[in-house]
Amino acid sequence: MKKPTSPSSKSVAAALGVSVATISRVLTRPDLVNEETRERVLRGIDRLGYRPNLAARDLRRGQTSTVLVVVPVLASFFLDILRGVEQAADERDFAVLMANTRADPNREATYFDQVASQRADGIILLTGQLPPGAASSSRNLPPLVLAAEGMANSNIPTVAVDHAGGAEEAVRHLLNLGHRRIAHLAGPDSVLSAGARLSGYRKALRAARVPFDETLVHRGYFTVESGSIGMHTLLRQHRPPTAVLCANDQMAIGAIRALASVGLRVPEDFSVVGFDDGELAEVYAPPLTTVRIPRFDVGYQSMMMLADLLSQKGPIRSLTLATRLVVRGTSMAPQSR
Amino acid sequence: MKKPTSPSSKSVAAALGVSVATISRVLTRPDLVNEETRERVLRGIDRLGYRPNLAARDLRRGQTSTVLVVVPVLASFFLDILRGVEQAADERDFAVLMANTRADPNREATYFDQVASQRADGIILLTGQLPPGAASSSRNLPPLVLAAEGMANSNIPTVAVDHAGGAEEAVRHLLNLGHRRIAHLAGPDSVLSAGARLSGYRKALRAARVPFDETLVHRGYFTVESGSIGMHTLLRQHRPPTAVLCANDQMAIGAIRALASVGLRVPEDFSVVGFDDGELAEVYAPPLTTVRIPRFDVGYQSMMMLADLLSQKGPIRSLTLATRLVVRGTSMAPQSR
DNA sequence: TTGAAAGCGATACCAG
DNA sequence: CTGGTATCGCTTTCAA
Repeated sequence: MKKPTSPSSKSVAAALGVSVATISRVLTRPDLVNEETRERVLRGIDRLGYRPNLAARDLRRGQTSTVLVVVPVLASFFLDILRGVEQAADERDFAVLMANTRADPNREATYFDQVASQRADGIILLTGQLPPGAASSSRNLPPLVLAAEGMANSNIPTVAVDHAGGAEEAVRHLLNLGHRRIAHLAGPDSVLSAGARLSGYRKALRAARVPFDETLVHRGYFTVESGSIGMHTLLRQHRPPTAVLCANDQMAIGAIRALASVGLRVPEDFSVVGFDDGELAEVYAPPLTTVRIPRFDVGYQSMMMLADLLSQKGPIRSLTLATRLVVRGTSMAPQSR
Repeated sequence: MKKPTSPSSKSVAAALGVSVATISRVLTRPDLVNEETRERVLRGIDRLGYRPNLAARDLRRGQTSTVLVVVPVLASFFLDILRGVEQAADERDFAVLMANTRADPNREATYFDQVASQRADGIILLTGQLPPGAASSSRNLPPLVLAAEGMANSNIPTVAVDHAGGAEEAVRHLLNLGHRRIAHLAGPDSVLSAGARLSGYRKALRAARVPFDETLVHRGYFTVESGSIGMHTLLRQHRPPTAVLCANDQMAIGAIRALASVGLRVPEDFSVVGFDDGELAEVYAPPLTTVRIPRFDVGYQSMMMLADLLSQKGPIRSLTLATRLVVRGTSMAPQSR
């Protein structure tokens, strides 16, 4: 159980009667090496169990082939994104370092240092937030891709999601079903995507000439509990709504629980639409009507974009991925009671 | 937006009129440096934005302060474990590399190489499976901690979970409620913990003198669908059970859906107990009675154990974490029909 | 308490 | 096509 210290290129070279340069070339530029020599070296490497020391390689090359993925919290929303990142990283031969800021800007700053320290070549930022200092001296940020959660007027390469469009489609769905009093349980003000969803909600109402009623909008924190609280508030209204668009699936579930607790059935008495189409959505009882976010793709594309950025392959074009409404069992036409 | 190449210790040293050795000492052994010099250097470092090059440090020290966490799939079960790992890593100043084998043993082998290549110092293995070659030449494994999912007769340091005990408690709970025909939707044969849960199930029955009936046990794959299929099979029995223990929460949800599809209510007509107490359990409708696995602790303790292992702090003691039955809304006494 | 210098293990340039 | 060697940036002896 002791660390199997791999031999160095030097010892392998000695054992095979070649120079270290040849060893290195066989591994990195095989075309430059005579076929016979190459075979022999390859066999020797295999026999001796040689593995190049990546710390040395990184030092010499000035790069690490490692990226840092920074999430605000390790919530299930990020899981599929991580899967996408991981897959792309694998394809492009990058390793993936995980960082969790727990919403602490200081920790965020520490992670940015990791690039200056050559622990990683670049960052995929899922927090939608730069560390305190970074925003001002915006001219020397590390290679960076924003994913899922963008940032207002920055020209940082971004893999965005059309949150507004998704919300709009969801509200249109409810309108088409015949709902007119449609509420919105929004996400926190500080989160850009929450704002985008809210504006999509408003846009759909406007297009349908349904006046915006601000008493029908309540802020929450993406949690089941806040969804529940928000719903209770909505129900205390003089003229309560008949449907609600929630900022994510958790809040939708909270809303459904609140409705159930006062004896209202979903969807018969009240329609609820979530956002994300996370793991719970499909299996929940009743299964959630929700807006699907292509989470895997967000991760995959972000990693690809960062890899391109690092290899300087021409200009990077930010992109916005579409969402899609998935109609399941929590929405239907309002029943006249 | 260009990579902010941090100055090297050499240039900082030059700028401050000290040697590189002093820079290094200030950062790693501050007690060896004159207070005045230290202050001055610290200020200089701050002013110049110096960050030590970790690739160089790793090379020199022969270690990376990085660990590799290997999961079989990026499923939500592993999220809290990762959180625990991440937290402990943070406390012990380790970085965390993520690896996802997608159940492919070849990929597993590649990850083991990462240690020989000095990309990481050790591995936290959550797959319960060594790569093909490693098992035989067991004498030179990398520093390794098994977490959550152990391995038969290995003496590799392990943070285990008392799966059997949890299953036993769950079945005892059902027995106490008055159930006698209790089924088990088990996990795949190949997974050790699935076997442990099965044996806990049998043990509880034996203790209660309820004969074991193998037609009441069905294998699944930890998925909602397999839980559903298993439940349907059980219901086709001559004398169907009145309760079931499932190998995880997903299967429990599958079972509940199957029951609902044939008009049986949970818990009135049928009791269902899950395993894991994952994100879904508490918010599901009805909320799941399930066996809680201390996932965060599993991750936290594994990382701590690995850190101890790497720093050679005496002998490492494997440990087993307890589970706890959480009774919610899917279990009750059988109703005589 | 500080500085000079060796060396970690690769890569890549320059000769041959 | 191959070998010799400078070099990446740090840590750590050894001497002063």
